[in-house]
Amino acid sequence: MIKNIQILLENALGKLNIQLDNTILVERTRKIEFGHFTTNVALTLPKKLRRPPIKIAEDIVAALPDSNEFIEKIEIKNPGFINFFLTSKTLQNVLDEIYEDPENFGKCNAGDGKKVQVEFVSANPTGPLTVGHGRQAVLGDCIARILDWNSYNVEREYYYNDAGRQMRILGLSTFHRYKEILGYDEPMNEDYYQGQYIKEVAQKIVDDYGDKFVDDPENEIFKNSSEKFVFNDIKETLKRLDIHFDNYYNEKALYEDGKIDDILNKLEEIDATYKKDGAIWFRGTKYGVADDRVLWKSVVNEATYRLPDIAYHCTKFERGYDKIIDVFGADHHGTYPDVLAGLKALDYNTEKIQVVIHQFVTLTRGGEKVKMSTRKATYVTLDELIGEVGKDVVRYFFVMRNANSHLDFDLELAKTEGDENPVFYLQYATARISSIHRKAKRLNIKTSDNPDYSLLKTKEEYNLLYTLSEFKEVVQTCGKTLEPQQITNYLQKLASFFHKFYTECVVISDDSELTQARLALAKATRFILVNGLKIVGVDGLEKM
RNA sequence: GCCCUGGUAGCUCAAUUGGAUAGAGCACCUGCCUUCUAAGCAGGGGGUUACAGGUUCGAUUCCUGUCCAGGGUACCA
Repeated sequence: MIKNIQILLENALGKLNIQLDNTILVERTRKIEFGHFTTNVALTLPKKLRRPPIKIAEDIVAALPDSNEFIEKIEIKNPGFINFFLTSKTLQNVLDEIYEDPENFGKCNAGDGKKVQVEFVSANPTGPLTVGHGRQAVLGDCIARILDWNSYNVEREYYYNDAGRQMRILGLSTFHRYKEILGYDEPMNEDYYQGQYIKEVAQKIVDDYGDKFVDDPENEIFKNSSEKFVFNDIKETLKRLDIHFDNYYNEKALYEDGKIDDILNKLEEIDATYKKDGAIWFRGTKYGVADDRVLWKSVVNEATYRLPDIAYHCTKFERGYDKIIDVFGADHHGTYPDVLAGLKALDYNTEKIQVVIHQFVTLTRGGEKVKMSTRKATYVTLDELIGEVGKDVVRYFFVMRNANSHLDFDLELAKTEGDENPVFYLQYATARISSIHRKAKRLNIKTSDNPDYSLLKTKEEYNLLYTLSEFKEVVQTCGKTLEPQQITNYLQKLASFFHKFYTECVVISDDSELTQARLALAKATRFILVNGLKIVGVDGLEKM
């Protein structure tokens, strides 16, 4: 529809011999008094034409065709908006469109099958996922789903490193518990991980091998069994949230196939590095970041995290993605400019990379802040959270807000299955619609193949129809902005219009023609609600 | 110090990315169930969009400065 109006306006402007620099902006109005669609073209032209915007708007409207199959009327409003009101027929048409392929209504081909990779979570396997990881997990997965709906060819990737200092401490932590279980009085180290899972892993080793490794703290078994246990745990948690990855990329692979050396050599060749104090530095300042940074340490013979990160991103380019999306927590915002600078130095097109940064989650329990630390085991795990409030609420809450805002997650509030919960509002709408159709079935009302949609003409029905047609636009916009909260906002609006319709318009009545039309409208609404919920990863309900 | 994010109703947040009278939910009042689920609907109160300037037809949105909050600023990741 937006396209149609744009074309009309283009023709009108052509008639008036007005040249435009950019495309004409046509958008939905905020208020129904202003019509269904509006344009501000006239407001952008006064300087150029040296005429007041109202006059320009009048000229444009005069140049538009007198009658049109989909526009009922056109109004000009101060200071120069041109507002379009659609005909009832146009509004009602959305139902035919939906029923062509209800489950896929809303999908668009903006992505055109292009390969896109979304990297998210990427937590090293040192402990169970926390609530903070949860936000990233759900955000990343929703972004991937949105891109799916925009016809991108999406791959979800998890990047991890099981070789660093943290993993070594994990092994030692398990060893510590191992000895404790065997009756040794071991002093606790501040750095050790203290979660319950460490004890479980240690117990398992005692069960299987007894005291075989009691003098061998560096034995691989401690690190490896901990890692295996933790990774399984992480995958289980993600599964509970309906999150699945296509690839798990281990940093180790970058060393094994020589990628790290390769990149370091290339950077040296193009003089993007220099030696100082025995270390190898990257000339960040030459490539637009504030400081030069160390790539290769002198005190220990190993790389800093920057080098593998750059190498890892090189593989993303080599793997041929058209679009690369990195989802990070706010604690990483300082590191990615270095990576981008490195890639730029290597002549990669960094515009393919889109970085989504989300702010932290603060967890409160009855108004009091819960401190979160993986090491101290004072956190609430994501798993516990899912257990308390369920998958649907967790997923919805994590994306209903802009990623840039801090998220206050009040456990007490989320636990209460009460009115304050927007998830129930949506699910209630889906359950109500199912209920109507159950009743229709009970009364042996056969659904017609060809209901007369022109009977849908109350205010509530128009609002619902108009909002249904918006879904496609929302999905498409989200594909660009990568902001899932636009979907949740839309769904709240749609559900609200449905509840109003439900209250004002009795669906099943003596008027069988009207009943057919309204049944079709209700069913179409349910399809869109469910489609939108699918993107968020929440289930619609038959009954509540 | 410097660099990111935020600051919107009592609370938690929106605002079609520069549009028209800034909207929801919760909380607080008032109505609506003999009828498809009242976990709903209708109505009411509540705002100098942190503050001060600027840009323009038009600013919560963009620019500058100030204040407040969170995060970053390692040869940790």
